Amino acid sequence: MSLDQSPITLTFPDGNARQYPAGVTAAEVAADISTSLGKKAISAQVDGAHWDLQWPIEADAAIAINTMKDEAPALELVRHDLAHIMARAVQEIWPDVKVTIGPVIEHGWYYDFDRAEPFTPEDLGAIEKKMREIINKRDPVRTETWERDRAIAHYRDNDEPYKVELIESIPGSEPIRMYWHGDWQDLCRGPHLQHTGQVPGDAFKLMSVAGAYWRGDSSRAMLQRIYGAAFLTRDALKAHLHRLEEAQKRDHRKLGREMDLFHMQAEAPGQVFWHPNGWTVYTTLQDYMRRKQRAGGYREINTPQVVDRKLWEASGHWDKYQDHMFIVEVDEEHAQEKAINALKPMNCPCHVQVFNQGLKSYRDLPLRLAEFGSCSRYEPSGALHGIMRVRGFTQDDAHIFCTEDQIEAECARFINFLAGIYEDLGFPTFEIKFATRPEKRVGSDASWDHVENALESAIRATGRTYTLEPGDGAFYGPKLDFYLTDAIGRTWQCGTFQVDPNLPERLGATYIGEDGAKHRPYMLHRATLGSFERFIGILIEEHAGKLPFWLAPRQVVVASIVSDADGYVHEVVDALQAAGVRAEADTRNEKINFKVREHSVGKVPVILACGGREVEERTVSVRRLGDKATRTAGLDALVGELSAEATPPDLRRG
RNA sequence: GCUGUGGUAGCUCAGUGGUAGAGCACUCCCUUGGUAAGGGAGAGGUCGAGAGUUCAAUCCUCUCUCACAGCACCA
Repeated sequence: MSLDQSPITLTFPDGNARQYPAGVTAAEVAADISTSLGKKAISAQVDGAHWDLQWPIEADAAIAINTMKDEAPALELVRHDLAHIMARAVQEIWPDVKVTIGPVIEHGWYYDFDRAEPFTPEDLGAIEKKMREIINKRDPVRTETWERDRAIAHYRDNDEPYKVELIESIPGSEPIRMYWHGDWQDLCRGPHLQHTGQVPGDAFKLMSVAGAYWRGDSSRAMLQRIYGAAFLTRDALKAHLHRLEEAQKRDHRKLGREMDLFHMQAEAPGQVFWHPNGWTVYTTLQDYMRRKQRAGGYREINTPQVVDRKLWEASGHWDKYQDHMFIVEVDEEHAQEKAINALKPMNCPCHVQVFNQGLKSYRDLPLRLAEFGSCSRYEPSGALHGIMRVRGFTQDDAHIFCTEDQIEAECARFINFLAGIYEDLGFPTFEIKFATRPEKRVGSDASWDHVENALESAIRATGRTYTLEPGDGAFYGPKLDFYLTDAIGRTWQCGTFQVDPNLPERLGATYIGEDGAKHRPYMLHRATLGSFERFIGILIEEHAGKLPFWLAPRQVVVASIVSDADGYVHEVVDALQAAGVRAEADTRNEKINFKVREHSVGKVPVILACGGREVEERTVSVRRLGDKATRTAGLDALVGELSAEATPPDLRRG
């Protein structure tokens, strides 16, 4: 308790103010308002900061008392206390386990432990049981601020080396705060609940255990991370688990197999075998992109796959990126030694070669060279993920050669280009991350200032917002990355826009300026979809396999109800195909129920059924995927309707 | 790459120290059926690869490989 006798004024959300002695705690304030609020209180907001009930308030402030009805702080506290309760449970069961850190994350929390034996699923059950016991004990939570040396000595004595290291890394200006849940103690910046009984005992679940490096550093110890999910109510937890199940059904790897789009196999890890259905999606998307790029002022080119190491040495990739390149050695006929080549991991050096052919004038700039460039990268095995992260992929890549003054306009032009395409493909929203200058970089500060400002005002010109990623830019220039989200909330980088004065320098790109002298162009690396593989994976998950009609591999199946209709079915298929619709006949010896089910499961957007009536009247029975109802339509009208729907968005009228 | 868990029929998965099973899919037959699984029969597997232990290995051990989850990586 503070010795300072001068009172402080606390102002409540309703505008009322009360005076308290300096050093009063939020718990005392809550209890002063009412006994019930004192019990229900979980934390406070003090001048906007999330405040533990036990922390003293030393100066005038705006204060609000939080209860479990205040969802954001309540979730934060429940998850955070669960992290501590779980760590306590683990140490009660296995006293030798070393504790490290346990932060709150989206949907829950995790805690990292150092233990020689792996945690098993049975262990998770035992931990969960112990956690419920701790919650039922309603143990009080207590906090104290300690001197740094005392805290370090405490953890040394208790053989908790990770805690010692944590304290040593806390800046000297910050207090060292110790928390107790009952008798169990942890280092923590808080805030926490009043007692363990405030945690809803039926709204959390231990989800999984996996390895994680201490402090995220792959050169350091591998710890065991236990993930938990937690909510305020049992129903909210159940809803979350249900969402996870639903998300699993959208997994592109599962749908890719079910829809017969592609497969992968051990002989070519990280590379895609596209099946007819999948390749239809791919080429339809590529045709669309080719038209959009042509309309967007790009010239399409194509460059070699296997390139001599000399070019990679010149570009700098041989030094920096060699571990990720597929190296190819060849016994050349007349050479003394083996020729060493590499499969291209990116297209930029080859594009500079195209630029470098012949003299370029400032009048040629900006020159936009695009390639559907097949790249090969030796990605770490643990990074591979379906068709989203692969070793062989095709970028919708382009490089814009321009002057420094043209960067801003090119950037704004690209963002609008990308936004239009994402919109067409069903992604009206996406996240832009703006990565600025890193500590290790080349180029003058003045130049970085100019280029970063150009990107910033380009984004502003498009009316979009961005997230700043300070220090995340490449060593040669800043970049924008464009992110989409997959079925289970993982975000994937798709588009990118990078400013690069470095590679033109290394590879000697020049143009003749108005002054008749040679100048160095800037090079803007940009991709819209990123890679066809990843983007198609995201498309599949976003649409849960129900791709927009124009992209669907099989747009229409025409199924006979009786075999007498088989001839008419083929006539309908022919008419649809002639009108540019991807239609197939299903005249198998099966009942219509069976056919409808199979093609519904196969995500075919339109099923047309034909029986005696339809043959008679030259109609079809139309069933849309997801609809229970059917309708009857005249053949000619329906062909026109589906033909319009099959038209890619950029070719539609109006 | 690291930690952990896995790999049995096309798919989803049981199973055992004495060389294997189900459902669906597939093939054939019956059935001509009106909008999410009609009936019957049949065929199908070097149990991821290699080595070891054992009289005997799909099963136990080791190595490799691929997959999955997370971490690290994504110039």
